[in-house]
Amino acid sequence: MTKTLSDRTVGRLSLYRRLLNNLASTGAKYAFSHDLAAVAGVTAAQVRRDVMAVGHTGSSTKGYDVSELADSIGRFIDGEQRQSVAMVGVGNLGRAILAYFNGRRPNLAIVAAFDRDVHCVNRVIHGCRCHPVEQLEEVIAGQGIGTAIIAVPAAEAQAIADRLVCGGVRGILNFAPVPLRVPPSIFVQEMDITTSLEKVAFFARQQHRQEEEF
Amino acid sequence: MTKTLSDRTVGRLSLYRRLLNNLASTGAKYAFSHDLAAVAGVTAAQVRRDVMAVGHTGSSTKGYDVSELADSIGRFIDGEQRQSVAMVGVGNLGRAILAYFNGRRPNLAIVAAFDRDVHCVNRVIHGCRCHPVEQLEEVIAGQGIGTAIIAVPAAEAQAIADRLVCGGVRGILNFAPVPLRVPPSIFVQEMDITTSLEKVAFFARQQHRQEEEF
DNA sequence: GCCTGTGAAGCTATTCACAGCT
DNA sequence: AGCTGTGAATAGCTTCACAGGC
Repeated sequence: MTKTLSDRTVGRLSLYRRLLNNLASTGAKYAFSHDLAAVAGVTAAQVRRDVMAVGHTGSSTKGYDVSELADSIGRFIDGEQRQSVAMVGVGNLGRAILAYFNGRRPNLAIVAAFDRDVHCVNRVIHGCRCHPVEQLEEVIAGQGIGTAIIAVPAAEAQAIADRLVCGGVRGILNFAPVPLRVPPSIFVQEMDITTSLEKVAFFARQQHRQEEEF
Repeated sequence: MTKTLSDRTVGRLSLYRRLLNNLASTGAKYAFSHDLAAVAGVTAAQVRRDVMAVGHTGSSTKGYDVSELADSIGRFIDGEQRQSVAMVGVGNLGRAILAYFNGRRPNLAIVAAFDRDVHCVNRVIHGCRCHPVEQLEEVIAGQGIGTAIIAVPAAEAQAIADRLVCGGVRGILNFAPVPLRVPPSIFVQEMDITTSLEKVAFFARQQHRQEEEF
């Protein structure tokens, strides 16, 4: 029964929800597909397709009810119960993410952090308890954590990923600049900042060249 | 003449280069497409296609010469001269990225940072001079910066993007959780951590459900 | 025999375009 | 008149499969 939804679609739905909440806070009650498309930077047809996927249906006169659609998407993406996330690596980047996420989403919380460094361990950092990395499997299994963020140096990332999978994690957000090798049932989202920056620099240069040609 | 390369391909090439450098440092002299594919987490055919795009050609007996291919990719992605990058927003995330990038790539350097906060301004942070955000256009134009990273709160991101484009930036890496509206000639790479995490949590849950069904 | 380079096929994602509704 | 929901068309990306080389 679980309709398998594409990676891209889920990403956009998450974005739509946030944008709908923004709209709601400006007092907007209804939005047309092209309104949402404009703020999301996609086409109206894309929005309608994506909304179709969550089974929500709008009205042809007023468009989508902003808060209803946000709720539909929320139920669809978040599910009913709260999900717990672990953060592995509490360096600059790990801390930045903890600071940002601290109590932002009601259904998704980073509840445990792990680090090797004795300066972090057993302290509470941005509202999140930091455990020694030795206890990784134990804490993850104990708290029923299914999602993890890897923010450790490249050399350690694969070993951490293996241990996370052992502990029962099924989704990983990887900031380390190496691709992870995990069983196919595990979902990995690579967030490779180096690659992204090189890509942006490449296209910036490309664009520059093109302008010079005319 | 400039063959237009897809976003995806450029990203993978950047990754291949890094992996080739890793291989080189382990002493490997040659690598087959399937070797590179294995570490990159893609298929061998994909690697060959991507390598084709840079115009490099390997040998059918030994595969690709590791350092030659890395160089070819480097020339292709980086171009000949050094590219300068600006960082806008020196909060937790901006600082983390500065710390990470500090002198890592020879042809790509974050040379200027900007912030509103008087605690940052006119200091050198992780090797990067921090200017008051008022001087954004001036410094960017003056230093010929074509690429920028946005790491400011959502509410300020669009205004910063507009100013960057005015100043002559043609590529933006955006960490703010709102899509940017820029002219079509400007390349934007969205790095939306919230969306990515929600996506991972979604598929982790999905997987969980599937396992329960049997 | 096993490799690369590549045309062709296959697949996925996006957009078009229009029926149906209000 | 202008919207949504959606089959059909298109565009873009990846894999197949094999010719040609060592």
